Amino acid sequence: MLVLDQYKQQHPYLLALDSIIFGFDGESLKILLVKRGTENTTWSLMGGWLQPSESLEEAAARILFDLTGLANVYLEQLHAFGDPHRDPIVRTISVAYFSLVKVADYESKLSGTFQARWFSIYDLPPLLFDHADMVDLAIKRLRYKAAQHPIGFELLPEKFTIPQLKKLYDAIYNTEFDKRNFSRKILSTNLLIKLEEKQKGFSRKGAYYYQVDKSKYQQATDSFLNFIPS
Amino acid sequence: MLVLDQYKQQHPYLLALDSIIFGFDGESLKILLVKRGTENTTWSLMGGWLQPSESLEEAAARILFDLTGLANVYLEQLHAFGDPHRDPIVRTISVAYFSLVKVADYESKLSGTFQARWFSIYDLPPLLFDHADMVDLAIKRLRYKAAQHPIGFELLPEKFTIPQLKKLYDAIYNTEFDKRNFSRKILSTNLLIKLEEKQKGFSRKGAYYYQVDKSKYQQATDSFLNFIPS
DNA sequence: CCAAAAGTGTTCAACATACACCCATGA
DNA sequence: TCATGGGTGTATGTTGAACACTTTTGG
Repeated sequence: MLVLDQYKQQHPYLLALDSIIFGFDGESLKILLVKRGTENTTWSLMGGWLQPSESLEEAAARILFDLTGLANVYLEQLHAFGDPHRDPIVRTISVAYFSLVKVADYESKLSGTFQARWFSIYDLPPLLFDHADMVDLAIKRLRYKAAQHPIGFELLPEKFTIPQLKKLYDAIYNTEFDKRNFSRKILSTNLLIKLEEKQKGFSRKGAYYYQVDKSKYQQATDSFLNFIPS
Repeated sequence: MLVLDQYKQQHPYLLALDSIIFGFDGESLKILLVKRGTENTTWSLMGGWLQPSESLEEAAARILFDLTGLANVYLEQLHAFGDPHRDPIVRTISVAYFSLVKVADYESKLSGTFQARWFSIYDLPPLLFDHADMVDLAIKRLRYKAAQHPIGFELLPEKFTIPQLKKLYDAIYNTEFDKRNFSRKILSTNLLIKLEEKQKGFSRKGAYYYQVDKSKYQQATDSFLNFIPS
């Protein structure tokens, strides 16, 4: 039993998962934060513990579902954070995930002892532990990722207009794209299907709705555009 | 002590680190593998356990140093792997790092019960656990990273020639770049300093040595080129 | 003098950028 | 009819890709 002995000599560690949940309300890019209970007045990412039966991704998805009711959302591993003192009480390794959700689908399933709120990424409160580092990294990753892969749509409803999409990209990159170039670039991917229906109520003229061509979406995950603010 | 109780209810897990160590011998891109002891005949990545005093990155660097004698090498976190059955004996979370080393600096410090060998990334043996997944991901990351950031130099000696650098990129992307375009592209970054000295012995004419302009190197980590095989 | 690798320039196509006007509609 | 946002085209510059010949020098 030499092999087992080798394992038994090792220290085990607590393993947490924390998620940076991005949402878009039509105007600005937000992340969902929770404030924990009464003794803790600090805003924090949504998180939880790894259970013995789960993979890391399963655990992140479960925690997201338990706290928000959202399932089948975009979820991607961001980074493992393991500074010895990141959690001052007990040493904990945290694997951070970032997630893109459609805000309209969100309904809080948080129990009464939690509060949850959307915060603009440009106006965040002080955060627990190293959560601010996680958020910084997540924003960088989102910017990189959205430039290369068609993931922006994960933040919009099934049907959306080009102006809505442009506003989303404006928010992600904190800039203002040229609407003519933007529209040409996006449509040149052939990833969008134009619908008959127009958006009502927002503008006089109304903008055409589009939806993602899901048959092309899978392949396109690998080659996309190159949006960088100009 | 409500808070501490909350921690105490949680399961702890073993935490390992595994490193994909890339090296370049002038012809092909290799990774360093070890075969463990006598009972285990499977090739494996270099790995070890997280110690209580270490951060994840410190642990990865220590393990690398202990096994190879290399310090101050390029090291970047790749991904955390946590499938419940990835290690069939004891559940272990592994955080994988990838590393770029100068092969000439490498000297094995492996104890007698280990063997180590460089393998071409295009001709790998079967690997332990999920190490093959780690390697696949590391190669993808290296390709992405080397296209955007000036990290290729980490795999070459201090002084190197443009043809050597081209061979490296050929190996990374498993293609053949046009030497005229390659040289123009690389030199246009202004990241290389041309030396007086020429390489002797390899070709009749001899190629000029270059070295990285370290003053510009730091900044350039953020904006670089865009190499994709054509 | 010849073989082998090093070094260099031009042309063309594709793409990114900058920029301005007309359209449709509800009030 | 007018105010508001939606929709489209063109000209220009930059960048990437394709491609071939001359140079150097050791044998």
